[in-house]
Amino acid sequence: MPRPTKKDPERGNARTRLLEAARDVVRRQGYAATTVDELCAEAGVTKGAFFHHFKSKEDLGVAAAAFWTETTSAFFESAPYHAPEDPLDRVLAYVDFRKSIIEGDLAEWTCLVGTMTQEVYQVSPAIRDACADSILGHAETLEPDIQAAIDLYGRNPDWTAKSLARHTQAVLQGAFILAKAANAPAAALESIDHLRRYIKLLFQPQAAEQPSS
Amino acid sequence: MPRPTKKDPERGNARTRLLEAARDVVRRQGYAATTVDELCAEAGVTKGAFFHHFKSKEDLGVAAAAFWTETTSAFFESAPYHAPEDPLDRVLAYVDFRKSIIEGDLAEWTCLVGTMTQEVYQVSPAIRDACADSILGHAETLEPDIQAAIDLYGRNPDWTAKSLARHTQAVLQGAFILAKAANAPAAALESIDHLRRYIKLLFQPQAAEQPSS
DNA sequence: ACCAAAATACCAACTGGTTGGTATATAACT
DNA sequence: AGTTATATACCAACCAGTTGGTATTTTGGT
Repeated sequence: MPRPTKKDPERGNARTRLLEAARDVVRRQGYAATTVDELCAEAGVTKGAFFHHFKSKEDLGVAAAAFWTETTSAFFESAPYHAPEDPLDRVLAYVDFRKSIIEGDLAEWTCLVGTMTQEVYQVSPAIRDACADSILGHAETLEPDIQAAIDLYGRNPDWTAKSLARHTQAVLQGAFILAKAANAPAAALESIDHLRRYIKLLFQPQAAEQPSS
Repeated sequence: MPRPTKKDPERGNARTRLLEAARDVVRRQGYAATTVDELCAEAGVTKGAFFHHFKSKEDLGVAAAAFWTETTSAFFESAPYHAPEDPLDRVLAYVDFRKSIIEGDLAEWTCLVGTMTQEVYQVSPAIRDACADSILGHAETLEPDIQAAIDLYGRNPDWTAKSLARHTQAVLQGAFILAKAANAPAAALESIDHLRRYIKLLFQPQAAEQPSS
């Protein structure tokens, strides 16, 4: 599918540049507020190229979510948090890693698919499902380590690895919203600290039996 | 400000109906995707009335966030979760209450200002600040109970009442996103369960000293 | 290896409908 | 009478999508 042009081979093909433009502009402005013309201008292509590669704006939305899934998957797979031997340490290292990538402009470290979900969940099921795949698929990558920690620490919790994995994503998404509202990255960092503390408490050496209250 | 018309006195004034329309339609479609005409149609008024009460669409956005703050403040103030004598029980009752109001259509129990924040945080500082006031202001209502619990249980935590209060809101906002993505309220409920478990663990009778890891 | 044909990638100009906002008129309340 | 509230008609800018075309690359036959 990629086809670098002879004239300007290093700038990548139009489709990819449009997807990158969507990633950047939509994170800043949201999906609905972003026009096709804006994306074309940002990508340096014309409308003809846009509608050659995507049959509609919605189609681009789906493709942008899929592109996000691909690029972030690769990014997290090659991240250093998988190194620790103890599975709990890997989970905590994941949380630390998520904290460490929070720097610079808000739109650079917030989540494209989380943003789009809120806008289109009822208006475009296709985009919504692509966003869900991205978020829930990423959550699934955490499940093995969480389950391994449960097994290693001999716990029998009233929650599942899947639900905790998804909860980490909920906290991250919520942290992003608070950071945007407060216009301060610190708001996100504090919530992620609470998430880290929660995970440690769950595997705490002498966790008391859950009282009934 | 309210002025019920003689012909149709029970239907409320146009301004309020427009704010209610904004609350309902924006939660479904988002702010940018919602047109002024749509809001007028939903509220049963004409554009003339709209631009009489709001000098622009952005002005309506700010007013809608303020309206949300007013109505939700009243709603939570009169909610039953303030009853328990133990402050920790009040905090947990708040979490339970947030769970209990999750039923029916997604757009009916998700957060208007959380949705708007994501869309406008960089594009409309006025709306963003109104949303921040709403979210952070609501978080502040939880601080006294959290602080009272800290004092009552004689804790000396490495987190503040304010940060935990804000974290509850982050979890709720994130839970909404996951519910929208998965198109299932259960996704939200599970995250709120984790939040409840976290708060209980924080005040657990024999919480071990934080290890250094 | 070469060349025509087909397919792909891209472009510029255009279109019909929609957008937020305005001008001006009318109705209702004080 | 004067102010506030609502209505109607309208506009210029903008929107997603289309049209009809050119450039580039891939193909398959020789």
